[in-house]
Amino acid sequence: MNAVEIEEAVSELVDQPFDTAEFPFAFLAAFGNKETTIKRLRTASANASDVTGGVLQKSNIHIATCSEGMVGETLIALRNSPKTTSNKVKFILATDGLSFEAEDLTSGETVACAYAKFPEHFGFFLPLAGITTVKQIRESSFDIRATGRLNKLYVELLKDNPDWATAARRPDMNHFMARLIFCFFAEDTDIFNGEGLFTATIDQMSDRESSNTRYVISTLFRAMNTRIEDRAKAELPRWANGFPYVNGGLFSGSTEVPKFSKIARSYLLHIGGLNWKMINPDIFGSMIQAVADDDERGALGMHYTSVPNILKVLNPLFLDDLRDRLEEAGTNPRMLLNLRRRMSRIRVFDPACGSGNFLVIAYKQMREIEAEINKRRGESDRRTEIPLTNFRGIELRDFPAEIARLALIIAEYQCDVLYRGQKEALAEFLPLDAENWIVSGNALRLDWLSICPPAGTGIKLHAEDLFHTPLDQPQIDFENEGGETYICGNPPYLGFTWQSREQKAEIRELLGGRSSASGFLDYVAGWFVKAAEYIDRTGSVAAFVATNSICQGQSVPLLWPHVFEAGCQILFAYTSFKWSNLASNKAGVTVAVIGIGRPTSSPRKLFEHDDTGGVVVRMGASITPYLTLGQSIIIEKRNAPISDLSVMEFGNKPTDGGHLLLRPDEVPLLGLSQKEEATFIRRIYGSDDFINGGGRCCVWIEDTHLGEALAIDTIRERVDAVRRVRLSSPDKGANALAKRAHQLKLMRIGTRHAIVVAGVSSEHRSFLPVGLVDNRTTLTNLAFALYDAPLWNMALIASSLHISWIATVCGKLETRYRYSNTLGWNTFPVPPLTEKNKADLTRCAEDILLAREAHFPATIADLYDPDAMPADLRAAHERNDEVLERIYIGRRFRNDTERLEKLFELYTKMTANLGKSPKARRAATI
DNA sequence: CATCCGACAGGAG
DNA sequence: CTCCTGTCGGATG
Repeated sequence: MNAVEIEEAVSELVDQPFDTAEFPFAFLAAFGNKETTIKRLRTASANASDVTGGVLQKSNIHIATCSEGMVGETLIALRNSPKTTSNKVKFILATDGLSFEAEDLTSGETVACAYAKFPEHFGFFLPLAGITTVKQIRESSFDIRATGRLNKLYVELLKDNPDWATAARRPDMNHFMARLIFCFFAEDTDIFNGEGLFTATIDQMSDRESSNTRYVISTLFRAMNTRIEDRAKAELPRWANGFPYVNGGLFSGSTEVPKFSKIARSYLLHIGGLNWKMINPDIFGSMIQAVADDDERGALGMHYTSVPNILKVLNPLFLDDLRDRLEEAGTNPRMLLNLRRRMSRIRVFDPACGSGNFLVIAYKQMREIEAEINKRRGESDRRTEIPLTNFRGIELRDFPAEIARLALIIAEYQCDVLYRGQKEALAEFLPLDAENWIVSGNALRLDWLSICPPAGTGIKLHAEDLFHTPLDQPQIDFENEGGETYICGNPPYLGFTWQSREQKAEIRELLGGRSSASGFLDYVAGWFVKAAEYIDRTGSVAAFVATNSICQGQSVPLLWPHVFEAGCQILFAYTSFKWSNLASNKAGVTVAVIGIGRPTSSPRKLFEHDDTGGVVVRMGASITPYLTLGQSIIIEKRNAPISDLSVMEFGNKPTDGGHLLLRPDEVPLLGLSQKEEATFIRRIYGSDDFINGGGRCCVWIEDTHLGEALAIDTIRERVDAVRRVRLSSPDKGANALAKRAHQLKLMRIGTRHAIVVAGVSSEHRSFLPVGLVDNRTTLTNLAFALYDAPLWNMALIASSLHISWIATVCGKLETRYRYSNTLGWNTFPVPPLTEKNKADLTRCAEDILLAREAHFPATIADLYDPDAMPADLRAAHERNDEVLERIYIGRRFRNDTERLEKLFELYTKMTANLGKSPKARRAATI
């Protein structure tokens, strides 16, 4: 159950008549407990409660219902119950059907309210359903309730008005929903004259069968679109005339209203009954945007972005600086005034704004600083000088764009109430004076300079996209020309495999043919390229959260030279961290925050998360595109080693639908003779097999044995299955392989042995998984091989030097090591090795293998468990590092920083004459 | 033809 | 569910 479903269940529960005996079970059911769990709890033996009327669920909650007026005493009894302690209960709850009290025993937080109101606090109990991920969400019960109900209304309205679901009418539908939300907010915050006026008017004026709901609502909208002085000739009915003139774009355009069924009408009234004063524009926005998205509707709020994460972008981008200036100003009125003037001209531009949460948070944070300035200057009730229209955004989807503007309007009102008071907020709120300054369109196709024109440069273009489709939105001038512009946001990430044809074309267009392999770039890279161009013209600063892969492996040479050529540097960054997300069973994505701009005199800041969840800042003169401190050297892939090393090859890609691969226990089922088994079965290793000692087998048929092999039924069936899989693949390469369905794509195998490196492996190990396999073992595409190579190669791969290099320059799977021959092995700089060196290293590699042997049958995973690595194996690696590092610098390196410094220095030297591409050479000098 | 990546994916605890 | 850690095959140049 997700949070929205739980909210619905809880609201349903409270609408039922209160049943003393049943309530505890109904409550548990509402929080997603299975019928069987509850059935068990009903039996006296499973219910551990020692309180009258109590139900206790182990490690979760102790609930008791009681007679009227006894709630306080009952809660105390629950708290003091020995069973509460012994069963590690997290929550206690007491209710008599009139009042409701509960306590979170971990945090000590309490809830006490009327029974009917407890659904408003359902977020308090979300940990019961295993939802603990995001604290903000837990505290946003209102936003979840509102989202769930708006979602139901939206779906119902589309059902009644199928034509509104078409692409052409969707914007009308979305605009209509935005108006509704505004009205709900307005009627609960005195913006309308009278509590609940909007909902009450619809309730009274439209009949229960809903035949005229549409008329009533559109009449109200018409009123809100009519100036007071024009009211007389508008001939509005008396009940509509009491509504203020709102407009501001919100009630202009089509004020058409969809048809309302009886159900839709009741949903509408139900939503109006919520307390919209509680809305959090930032959180609500990110949840509500899923409502209009047919694909996302099932997973409401999944892409929720938390405030702390948003601040990782905004603080280092400019808010920290504003706060420093505030600190510096102290109570000096002149300095405070200058800061306020500066802030009034700051523009924040989010070219992927979604429902505007970056803009809303930036606005609220700036208002907080401004309020402090005004307080220190003794001007507490002063009107804000931060214009809402300085918060600009571009958003592809129509509905979020609509919501973004609304969220900003609501944020402005809430800030006014908070810092200046209800009366002042109301006095200046209506009519809304701004046009729509959130542009709905494709940010990669639009010209950012015209949407967010730089101050004082005289650049003013018309907003039309690169494909010359005019934008039917008015141009809005910024207030206060001449300020700073900060670009921020969380643009969409999409790996090259998943991009549409159009998205690929956009990236290619943006790079204008400057990059030969742009087809490998993540979609998010487009925002960095656009931002760099914008910065080149305007000198602003930009920071985005992005998938960390744009700072890894092959993406680095594809993207970053363009950014650097535009005169940008990385000014600050957060290295990889997990982006929290509300979908509990879905893997999160790993991101980095990267800020770019023209070089400044202040040091670069590199933020890293430590193991305890804290943040460490390191400063330096420069940040590399791999998000390390140091000179920016970019490593490009190569197809041959720059050092004197053996050739490393990619493993065999099966592309067989699993039909040529076998688990060891499947081999006997083939019914082969011993001789046949020796001819047709080989061992095959991927990363997992190699690291965890699984060891699969594969069918191995040399062309000369084909006839003999196909005569065996079990083998022929498998070959036929492979052919079908390959023919049905959308990949042309796979189709071609159908001709030799009896074989893996490649049939490489060592004549004596092969040195194996795992393709993907955990970043917690101190050394890369590398080892030796015999000539009956082949490899999948998840492993690399040096066939019949001298053993000293293995000593290099097993070294600390190599793992630092791989960790820095190769791609990653999230944060895992991902080995690559082209990016990591072929680029690895090694000084010339003498025969003596090679002999020493061979000895080291043998010692490592022997040390492992001594622990047979431990797997690589066992042996290299960071907490349990055997001492003799560790010693063998120490000796290996000692020998290798002496070859590099005559002594051991002190740490990885020193290792990388040396490796980059050597790489630069070794590649200087190797004919680099001009692009890479330029990048290397930055 | 070789290989990089995944707003991931699947198993273990 | 949360933590841990690497499959598999398409897309690309």
